[in-house]
Amino acid sequence: MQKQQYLSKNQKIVLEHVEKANQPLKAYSILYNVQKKGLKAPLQVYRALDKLVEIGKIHKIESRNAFVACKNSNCVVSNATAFSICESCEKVTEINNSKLSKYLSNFEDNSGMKYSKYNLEFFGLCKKCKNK
Amino acid sequence: MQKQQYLSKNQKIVLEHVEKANQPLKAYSILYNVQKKGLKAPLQVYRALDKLVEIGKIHKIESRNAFVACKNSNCVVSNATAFSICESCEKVTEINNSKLSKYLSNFEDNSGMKYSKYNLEFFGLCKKCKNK
DNA sequence: TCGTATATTGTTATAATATAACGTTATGTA
DNA sequence: TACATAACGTTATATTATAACAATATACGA
Repeated sequence: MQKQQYLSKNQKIVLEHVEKANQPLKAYSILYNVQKKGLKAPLQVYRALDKLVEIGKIHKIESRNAFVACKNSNCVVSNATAFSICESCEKVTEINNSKLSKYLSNFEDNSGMKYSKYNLEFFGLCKKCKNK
Repeated sequence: MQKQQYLSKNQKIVLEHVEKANQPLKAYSILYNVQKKGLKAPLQVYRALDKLVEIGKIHKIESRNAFVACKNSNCVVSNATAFSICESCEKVTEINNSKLSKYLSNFEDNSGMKYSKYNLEFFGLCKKCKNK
């Protein structure tokens, strides 16, 4: 069987909802909002999310257990991600910085080991919150 | 009241258990193992973990919902952490690389924003698993 | 177009992770 | 001593995620 070319019904529904949000969403919040579209159970949402994360359409913000649509057309696969997270308003932005991604993709630890994947989360105050 | 100088009873119990493990532990696994020492409820463990994370004695591996003792004497506060995670055997190692930490601590995003804190998780295969 | 493998779906139940809310006890220090 | 903060203990509950099973859909080679 060939690598999946098109998204399935549930995958489309979940992706569209997450893309509309412009901010990370919790799995159960997604569930409540797509129930009108026929997805009834957590697993239907989690399975769609798993697939979408796998193919890079969605990223998981691990420290928040939340999911956000990928804004980076380069993210064919979700294997190199970096986010900035405001600890006050919880705004999350995907960082798209080629120097950073090159640096991390080529990073070797002290033993010379390289990695196929990474996730980086920066925390601080966004501009709005800093000026309050 | 002064900043806490010594660990409380529960904090000591939890820290000792996590330090002995040499690998990340799940909160409920910690709970089961410290029950003989008097900690009966999840909250007692989570509260101790929260404090220990706050003061940098323990780090949370966000992608695994697990907790590991800090091996890095520099980690006075847990505000700049990097880990390597083997996706096969789940071995986790704290990365102690001054170039990396300098690079990330000084990182500015495209808008010139700096961050007070970060967590980086690298994924790959450890040497043992690569050679299988 | 049949057979086979894989992906996806639907469903119920349950596991695993984490916090709310309450009152009490301990500790530091003015 | 009085006050503030930190830690404790306890019960209940919220939140996040997966197991297990059966059915349906899709891709593709023979």
